[in-house]
Amino acid sequence: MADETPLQQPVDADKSPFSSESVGRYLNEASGRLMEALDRQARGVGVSAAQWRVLIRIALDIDTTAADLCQNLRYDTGSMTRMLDRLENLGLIRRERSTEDRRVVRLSLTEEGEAICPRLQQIGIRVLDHFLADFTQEEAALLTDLLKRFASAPPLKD
Amino acid sequence: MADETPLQQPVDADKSPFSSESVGRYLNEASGRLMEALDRQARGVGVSAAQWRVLIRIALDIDTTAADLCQNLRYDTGSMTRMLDRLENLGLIRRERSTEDRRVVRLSLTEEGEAICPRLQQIGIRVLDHFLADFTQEEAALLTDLLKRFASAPPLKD
DNA sequence: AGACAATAGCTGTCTAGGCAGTCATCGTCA
DNA sequence: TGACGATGACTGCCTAGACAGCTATTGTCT
Repeated sequence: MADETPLQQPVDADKSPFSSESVGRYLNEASGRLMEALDRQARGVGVSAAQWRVLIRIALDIDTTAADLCQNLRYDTGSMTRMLDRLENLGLIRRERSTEDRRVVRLSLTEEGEAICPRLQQIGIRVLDHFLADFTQEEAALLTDLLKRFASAPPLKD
Repeated sequence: MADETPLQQPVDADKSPFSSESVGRYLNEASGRLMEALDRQARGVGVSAAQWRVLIRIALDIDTTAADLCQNLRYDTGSMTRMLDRLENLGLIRRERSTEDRRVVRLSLTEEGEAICPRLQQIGIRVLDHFLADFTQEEAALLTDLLKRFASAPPLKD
């Protein structure tokens, strides 16, 4: 067992401390700047970045209930209730108790919500185009793929 | 005008909506999961993920003042004051009014802070190792580089 | 049918971060 | 020297999200 196991150690060491630290740093940085820019743009339509994320998903029919949104946006259910309260007060979404399953509340855009929907989509495209301006399509796809793999790591036990 | 201009639309469309949407989605997802895991691990030492980020930077002498931390962690100065209050109350950091520039407060770890420092570093390595478990070194480096480029996009005007 | 776990949404409470305003200190420039 | 803008830190106030606990509804199992 005295083969190159000791010498192997650097390989392990290399793997983590260096690349790792930067990944975490730039991951947060990238995510933060993206949300910041999105927020600034979305404010022009009167909503926050967080609200934008919810509205877009309702608009594109990706999520139609609060529970869906909670899972997909990793949101607390209580927070989501109040988030939807705000969007409802803004007159952008509508809540309708489902008739099939009366626990469920179906979400949809109001006429006013539909009205700003194109601008919402435009904002998303614009912001990401900006950040990916220097990227080739291949690079963007590669980044997406790497992030997807990163995000799909199983939960870290303990 | 009946040539393939209509059909061309997908080319432009390709560039943004599709790759783009996923990038934003997975970027947030990756960042969120990373912070979540970091938080869970850091709780074992009695600190939050946010506190971990601050402590590590003080420990490694990357930042030595509140203003530094605010810039580098993109934090509000008021929030940072209170963040440092908490860390001080936990007995992990020390504040010392600078003698050269009396506006500045120098930050350093207490003995207790130094004591948990190795575990803090270990946590960072462990968490990132976990997320990068399936990555080759090259892939990790590539991801870092792509994120760095993404994050270094200039501010989006208006 | 009745018991019971699971699910969907809501409410009270707490915490942490953002924003705006304040004070002290520093550097600069007239 | 004195005025003044810039900087570093702190404080009050507000908002948004997390957590825990609650009710109503559903499906399942006996």
